[in-house]
Amino acid sequence: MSISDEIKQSSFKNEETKAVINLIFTGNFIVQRQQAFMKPFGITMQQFNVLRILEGQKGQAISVLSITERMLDKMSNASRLVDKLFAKKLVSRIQCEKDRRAVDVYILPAGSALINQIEVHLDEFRKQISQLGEENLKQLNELLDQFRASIS
Amino acid sequence: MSISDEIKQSSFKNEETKAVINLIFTGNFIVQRQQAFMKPFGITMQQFNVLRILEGQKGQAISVLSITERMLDKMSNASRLVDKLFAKKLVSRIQCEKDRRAVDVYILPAGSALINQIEVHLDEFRKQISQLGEENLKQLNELLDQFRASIS
DNA sequence: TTGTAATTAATGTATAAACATTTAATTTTG
DNA sequence: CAAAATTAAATGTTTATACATTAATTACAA
Repeated sequence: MSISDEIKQSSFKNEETKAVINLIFTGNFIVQRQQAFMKPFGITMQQFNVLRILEGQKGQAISVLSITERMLDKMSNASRLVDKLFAKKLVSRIQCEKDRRAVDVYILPAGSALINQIEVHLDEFRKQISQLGEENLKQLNELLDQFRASIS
Repeated sequence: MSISDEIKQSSFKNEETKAVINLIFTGNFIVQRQQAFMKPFGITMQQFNVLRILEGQKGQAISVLSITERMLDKMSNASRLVDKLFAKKLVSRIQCEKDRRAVDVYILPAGSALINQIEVHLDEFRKQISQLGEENLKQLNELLDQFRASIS
């Protein structure tokens, strides 16, 4: 379904407007799919994202600030997200000794187990996307990078 | 700045994962820019979107349900958004005579004035995007449509 | 050193989002 | 026609988001 049909708008002022709307719409679209995907596992997409960042550290600890820098949405509160994951016993945290303002966060085995479980299911999701073809996906990634660059 | 640098992730599992993350990130990116853009005018992006839908009706009324169908984010509550715009005296509404469950919403002159004022400024924003070039933008739009199609 | 600025994380708070539920009206069906 | 199902909009409620502010610690500069 083209963006025109999705939002029942027959024409757009110009290709720029269409791209902006299409990007927002497609972003929402994926977020909603992913949220629905995560729900049965009891975590939100944002929480999953933090878990993935921690998992990527290979057991090493990372500060809350570093998590923020790696997050998709810098505005959301990494501190509170870590809090949620801590309450679920998926991560642990301890005051950093070198800089006592900082808090080192690390993933617990339960967190790793959960993320791996979810990743298996996500692969099926990605398999669908791969229908697009490697070249098209590369092109899409490049255009997205260029798009952001054009604005900043 | 490439998506790798933006979220400080040196590599991705595969091109599909990268595209998903890039799309969410770019979507967030635009939403944040647009939100900041709207703020001085006292409305949110969602409210602006509803106003734009109403403006597109050329003065004709449209039901709350129809607004929902045309919205970028179907999950958000059109009823409450219309409420906000009503409180700002930018739109008006009246019970539909043919179907008294429905409520006809239409834009007021103040609403049209506001949206036109904002559109002028948005054009400057779009001018930046146009640096990408018409062909690239068309390709981006097509890839986005294909991307969603691959999932659904 | 010592006060000032900057940084890190946590917290406060108003608003919005995500759903579920409700109310009223219409449509369908037996 | 009357009961049941469906539809449209509004409302209730819990949680999350967007920011601002605070508190503690560290860095820096006079």
